Amino acid sequence: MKNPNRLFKNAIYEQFARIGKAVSSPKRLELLDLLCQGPRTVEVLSKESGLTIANASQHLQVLRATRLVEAEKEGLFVVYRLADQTVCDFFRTMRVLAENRLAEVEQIKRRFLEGREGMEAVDRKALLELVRKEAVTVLDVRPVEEYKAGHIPGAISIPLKELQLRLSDLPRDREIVAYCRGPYCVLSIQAVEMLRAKGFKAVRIEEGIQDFRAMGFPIAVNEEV
Amino acid sequence: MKNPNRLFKNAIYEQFARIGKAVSSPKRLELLDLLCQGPRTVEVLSKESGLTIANASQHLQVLRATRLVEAEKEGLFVVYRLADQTVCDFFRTMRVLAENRLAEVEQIKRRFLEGREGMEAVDRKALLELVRKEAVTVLDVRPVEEYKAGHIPGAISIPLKELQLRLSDLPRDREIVAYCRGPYCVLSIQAVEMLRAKGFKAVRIEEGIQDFRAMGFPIAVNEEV
DNA sequence: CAAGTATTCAATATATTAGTTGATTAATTG
DNA sequence: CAATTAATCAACTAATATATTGAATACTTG
Repeated sequence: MKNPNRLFKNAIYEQFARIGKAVSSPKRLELLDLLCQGPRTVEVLSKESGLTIANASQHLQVLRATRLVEAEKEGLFVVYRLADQTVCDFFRTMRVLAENRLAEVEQIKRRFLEGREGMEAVDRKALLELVRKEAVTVLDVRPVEEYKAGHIPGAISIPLKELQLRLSDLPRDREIVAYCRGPYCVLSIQAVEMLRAKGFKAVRIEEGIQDFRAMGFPIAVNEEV
Repeated sequence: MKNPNRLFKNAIYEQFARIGKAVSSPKRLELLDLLCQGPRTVEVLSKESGLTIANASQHLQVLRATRLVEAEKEGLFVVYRLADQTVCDFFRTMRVLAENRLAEVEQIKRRFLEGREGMEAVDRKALLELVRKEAVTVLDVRPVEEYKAGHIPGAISIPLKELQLRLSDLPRDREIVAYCRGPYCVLSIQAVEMLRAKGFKAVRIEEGIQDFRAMGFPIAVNEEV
């Protein structure tokens, strides 16, 4: 076909498809999701996503070729970061679309939470309001660097790994609301399980920091608690 | 790896990737874009996208398996439509991301418009304001069915194919603003070329009906002009 | 109910992608 | 400047995706 209109359309949709191809692999989506939390080295990304280093590197290069992420060599490490906040927003849009259109997502989540009673965040709206008003103790269980990069104002930072040792930093009389990276991050689930086992009043909130940001919550940066 | 957290994440990201895979093929994106304009039969879609019927059917089935589109048999025809307005919004988000991140999109557009002077919509904001106020003659050059499905209030419907025969319906003293399906639809380009050749004062606006909708323009439905 | 039409299915060839392994490059440090 | 470490590259296999063709199915109409 030599029609110039057709050639034009082919060329344009091919470009759009580059974005689609970049986000058509589960592993690349997981990498993108991680990068939404902040910059990371290849090594860290590979560990967190369960990929070999070489494989993670290759996936990251695919993302880079689509200009969704950028890489910079810092000493011995190469640090990858999102090219743009809109990339994170796009990922979230895609996630929401998948949640709305694919019943399987809800199923998988339900099956995973089976037997972990009360892990589904109930009365979400009211809870979010309490969080916003700082009327509950908000607990950020992500690694400290992520907390520093952005967190809910007033939230206490206790990474899941340190939680066992720092239980005395938490109130026994007040409700604790734990959050982590988002609905499919399991850190807050494990935190709440542990806290409840130790007699705390704890609930989990599904939203991650990017969700709070998107909902217009104020986000605090860098101050350590 | 038997870790249940890993299995959960794998399962979740695999679902997200289904959406990505669905939009990783240029042809499927073109089909989606067409379906954003309204429901279509397989035959029409295949013709408009330059695919063979069988191939179009297969692509549509992929989109259907991801629940992005729905199909319904109507008599001898199968009519496909978007499952949801949010699918169109998602496509637009993706398009904007591609435009922002991939310089190639702008390049391709520029190359295509080379030699067709004045086809780039200038002073867009002011022009859009005139369109909103109905202070110019707005011309919708898409097929009538699409016009009926939704158009700018006050716009005149003259499909490109009939334009030559219906020039007398258009004012010679007033500026004509033509629009079609969106920035990568060439109908309005061809319309403006023809109108200018015939001595009309015509300009093109890149936005398509979905873009107008997203910008909060009122959209008129079904009334024929 | 036979003929015609629209769509889907099945089989195939070709091209693309994902993951693995081992070698290579680039920066750092003793 | 040799050893170490992080990341990438290159080569390969296995798995998937795309487009084409011709046959099969499903609905309509005379």
